[in-house]
Amino acid sequence: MNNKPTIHDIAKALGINSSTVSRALNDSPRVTQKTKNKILAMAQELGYQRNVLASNLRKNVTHTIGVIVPRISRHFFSSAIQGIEETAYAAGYNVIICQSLEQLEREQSIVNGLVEKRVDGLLISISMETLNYDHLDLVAKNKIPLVFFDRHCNIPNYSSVIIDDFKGGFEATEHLIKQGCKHIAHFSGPKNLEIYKNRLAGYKAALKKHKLTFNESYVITSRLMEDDGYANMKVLIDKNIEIDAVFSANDMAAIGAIKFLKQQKIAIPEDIAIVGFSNEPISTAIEPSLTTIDQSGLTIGKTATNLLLNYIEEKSIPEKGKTVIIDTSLLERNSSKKE
Amino acid sequence: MNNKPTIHDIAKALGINSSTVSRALNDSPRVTQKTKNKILAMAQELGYQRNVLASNLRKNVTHTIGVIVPRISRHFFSSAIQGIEETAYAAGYNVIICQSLEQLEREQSIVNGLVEKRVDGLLISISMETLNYDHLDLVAKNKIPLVFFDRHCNIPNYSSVIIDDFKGGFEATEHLIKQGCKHIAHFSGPKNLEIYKNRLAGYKAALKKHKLTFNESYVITSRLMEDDGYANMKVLIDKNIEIDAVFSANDMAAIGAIKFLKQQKIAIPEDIAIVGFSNEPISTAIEPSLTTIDQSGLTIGKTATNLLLNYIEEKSIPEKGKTVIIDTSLLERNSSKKE
DNA sequence: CTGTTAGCGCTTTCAG
DNA sequence: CTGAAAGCGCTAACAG
Repeated sequence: MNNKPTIHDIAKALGINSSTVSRALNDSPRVTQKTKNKILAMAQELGYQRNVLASNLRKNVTHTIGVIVPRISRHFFSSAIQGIEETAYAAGYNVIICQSLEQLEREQSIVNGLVEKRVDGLLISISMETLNYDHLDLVAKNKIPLVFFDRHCNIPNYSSVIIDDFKGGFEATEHLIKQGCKHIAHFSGPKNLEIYKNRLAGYKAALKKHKLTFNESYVITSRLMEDDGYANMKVLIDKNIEIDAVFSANDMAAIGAIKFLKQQKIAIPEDIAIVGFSNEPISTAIEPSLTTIDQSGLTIGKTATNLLLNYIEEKSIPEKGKTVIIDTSLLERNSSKKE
Repeated sequence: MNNKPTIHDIAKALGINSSTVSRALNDSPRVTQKTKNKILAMAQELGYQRNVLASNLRKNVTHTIGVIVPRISRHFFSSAIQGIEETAYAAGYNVIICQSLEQLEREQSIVNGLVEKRVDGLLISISMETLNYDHLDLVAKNKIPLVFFDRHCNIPNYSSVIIDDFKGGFEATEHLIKQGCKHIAHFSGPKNLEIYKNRLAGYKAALKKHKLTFNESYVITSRLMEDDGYANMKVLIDKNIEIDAVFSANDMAAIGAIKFLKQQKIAIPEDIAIVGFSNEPISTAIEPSLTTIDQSGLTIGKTATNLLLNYIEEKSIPEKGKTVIIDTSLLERNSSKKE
């Protein structure tokens, strides 16, 4: 009994036609309840299981959405994926997860593979290397709905779900200013990513509002890994640059900075306050000097998936992309000089 | 041009038969290089893309493996998933991720769905509620290879990949003893999970070896969420139970405990040392009192996937399950009274 | 309400 | 080396 029973087997066993069986199993109103019952009973008896592959081929759908993130284990992304999975599951969709590992080439090959697999939709947070969007043409050509989340790109006709990075950067910086900080460094990320541009813009705007001069040498751009944060902090200290706070554009770099300061016995936040644009509740639980935007990953994931599912089920890709900006109430936990 | 080109289109355009096209696209040796070239060129020209759905149906494979974890955003699982994805991707497989959210019912329905989707293999870390394994019969009946990772269960004929929990528990406890701790509490997890039984056994063995009496009231069993750790710690303190250390069976509960102690201004590790069985490098970066087993998630994920791929590609599910125990060198970072 | 028929797009015998 | 034909298991017209 290697061969799984098919609808034909159950049809034959009942002396009826397989299309009736198909209809019954899909709970079509065009079958008597009586025959439905018979069919269901027989299906049960034979241990029948629908072959989703065949069904999908016929219907030309997969009930699967592809997700591409730079790296699954980054907390922001794993919580986004959690939100995606929950929303997708509730709607009867599965989720295929792929990671670009920040490599454009890998991202391209993944997109290609997912299109071949005929995913019903695509959710992408682009890699740091992605400056070229040719691989997305394939997606458009195949009319596969696509929604960017978090790391979007500034091209029209695509939808994105992001948090309000400008406001976040503004509030984080203003928060430090209100604590009395006057010399605030900023760790920024690659400029091809809108999110980092916007966080930087928010930082600048806050300085301006509070009449603090913007100092070019206070902004250090890196890939924002933990080691980068450590190195950035070291540079500032070694060069004796006078700072009393750092606004880091992500959590990893903030953690690196904290690590360095702890080693140097520099007090946080008394000597130098740190705010990391972050979504790492565990870290903040044990180190309150880290700022988190709690739940932002989850919320972005859910929102992006809902938007995507709309496109998929309406079968209408909107002419113009839509950008959903999630106004997260920032600074749930604060780095504070007064604490 | 809504309809994607098929092999028939490219056959027709070339005046040849579609089976030749199929062979050429699969790089069969039974086609001339010359015709292959012609076919490849035409495929390119028409923008042909293989319909993997159809191919899979025909070949009765999916090149997809299903992964079930309790919760994606838990760092241990997200790093395991990262390892799974990397290994699977390298072998040409995709990964469908599902979360049980610790609910048996959900786990059952997910297993069912993945079997219907005809995944080629299954990687499962069971939920805390899973005391009943009937839903796995379906997997066996369909001859779908299955490998448990981390949270396995004690039933024969299934393979598992785990870390050496007994040794880990032993070493963590012994480490505390060597620091001079004599009253070590243990936060344990649900007893249906082997991992928690084994960590507890390791704890007991270490006490025994060092001639410390095992005290039943030092062991607190919970679901090991952050709040549980907080509450457990509070109970110990409120009841004035004399302890100088805690070995927590996971990181979350350890973090909750640390949080409580910090609020109470109880010094870590001077007053109470904490070791959490953990895989959360970010937390340990900023709080060295937490112990981590770094990379264990990644390693388990990769190892489990390799084992599963073996089963899939050999098409042979071994008669008897195999348990791979990863001997992680523990205690990369330590909680130490001397530090 | 049920049956007949024709595919979805691909792979794979079996012939030639 | 290439072609013809059958069919993976299911669904969806179209009849009746």
